[in-house]
Amino acid sequence: MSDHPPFAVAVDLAIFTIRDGALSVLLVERGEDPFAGQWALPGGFVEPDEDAEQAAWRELHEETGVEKFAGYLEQLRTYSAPDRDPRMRVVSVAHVALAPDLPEPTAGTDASDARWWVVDDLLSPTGDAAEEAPDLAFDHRQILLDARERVRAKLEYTTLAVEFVNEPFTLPELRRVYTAVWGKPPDLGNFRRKVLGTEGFVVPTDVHGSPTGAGGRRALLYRRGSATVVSPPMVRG
Amino acid sequence: MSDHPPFAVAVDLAIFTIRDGALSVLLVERGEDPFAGQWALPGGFVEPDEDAEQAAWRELHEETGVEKFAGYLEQLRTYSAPDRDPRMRVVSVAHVALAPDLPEPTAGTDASDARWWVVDDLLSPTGDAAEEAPDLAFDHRQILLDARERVRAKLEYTTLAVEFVNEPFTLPELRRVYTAVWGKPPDLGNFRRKVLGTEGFVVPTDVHGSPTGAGGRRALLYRRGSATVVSPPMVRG
DNA sequence: ACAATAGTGTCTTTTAGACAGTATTTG
DNA sequence: CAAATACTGTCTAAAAGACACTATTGT
Repeated sequence: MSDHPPFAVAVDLAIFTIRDGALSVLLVERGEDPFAGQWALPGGFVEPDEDAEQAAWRELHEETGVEKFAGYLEQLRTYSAPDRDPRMRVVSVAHVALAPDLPEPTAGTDASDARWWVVDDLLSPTGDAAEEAPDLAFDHRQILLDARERVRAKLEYTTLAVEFVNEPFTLPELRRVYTAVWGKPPDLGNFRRKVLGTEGFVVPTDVHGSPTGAGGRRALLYRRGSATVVSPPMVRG
Repeated sequence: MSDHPPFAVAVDLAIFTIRDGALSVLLVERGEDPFAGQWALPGGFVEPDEDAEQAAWRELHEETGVEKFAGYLEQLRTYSAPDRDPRMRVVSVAHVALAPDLPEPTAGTDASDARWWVVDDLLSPTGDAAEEAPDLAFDHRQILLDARERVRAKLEYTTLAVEFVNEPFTLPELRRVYTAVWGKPPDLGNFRRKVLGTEGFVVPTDVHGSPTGAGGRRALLYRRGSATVVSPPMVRG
């Protein structure tokens, strides 16, 4: 039977946010081999005294430079192809994080640069974007594909979209989250009916926001509710 | 920054089947420390030349004693608490497998015994069952809880139930799968409407089965279709 | 004939889809 | 007032929930 050969265990993070109406992900430019100079998902090795989730939170704070990261983190899945890292045997426990619009990140210690990328530009670039779009290091393109699908699916049957907006927020803001993640806007009236009809999805305040552009009614502000599931689910157009 | 301390990487399997109308899971009695004599999910270490999924398939064949295991396997999630194995640092990539009723297993090399258990007897024992129900080794109770929830959820929005029955099968048989997994039978008429109304869920043959008990109409036999998703989902009572 | 199992039909209620309309604010 | 944005209402179609009814087989 088995001995138990040594592996390194890493975490990788797909940190999503909505920037300028587009689903965006944080990438770091690698400063060291392997894949030096290439763009990759942020990540790092799990330390002896922590589990994968703690390691992911630690990396999240380091990479985003935010002390109290006020977002959402969940495990995605584990990637373990024997040749996924040319140095040695590394299995990576990938995670998905969602956050409201964050500042431009500061480069971490082992990254020469870090910035937000529009996810669609990375995964299905068209036109000008195709020029700029880098190949991702390791199997990170696959991880990013899986992570995007996880987020798309979870917006259907959970209230997770609220993790993308700062409190308080308006319903048009929340609707723009769905628009960015799904690629097309859900019907206005039906969207409001579903969100407001799902107990605990959002909690109304009695305060109205400021107009977003030139002219327009001021939207009512809401806070996140305690509900986590949407049943029956919203469906993608 | 990080060095990369050595870990062992294991896979654990929650192998489910329906036996006598109850959702059941395969456990092995451990022959060695740690937890010698206690019951655990089958599993083993990942070898240097394979990924976690290959290791899971290998264990599946070894533990069930079935050459061509004709079932379904998917990754569940990874468990990585630093103290989950008292010997050393082991992270486990847990998997869920579904199979039609299998024969009583033969004990593997490192297991002193192996048998099927009714899942509810393990997770929420009542009456006589409470006497027999063993504590599970490691964090396997939590893994089993998560695995059961995954299966319950996936029956709602996928056609996965067909993985629990041998071809050809009848609709009453398929309905008993839902009954076992969800704890109560879906409404007969509505269940048939949903299954038959979902294109590619099942494919009718023109053959009828044999009566199940004493008397009763003979049910039409079906085969698995090519559909994988059910939209909108079925909902648990 | 009767019990047991398989299968059909139908009425009501809920929800989504589509889309037209009204309200409030700024320039 | 016109343009822009926020919000409401309504008609239709699809689906689920509940449940009664018919069909076929063995004893």
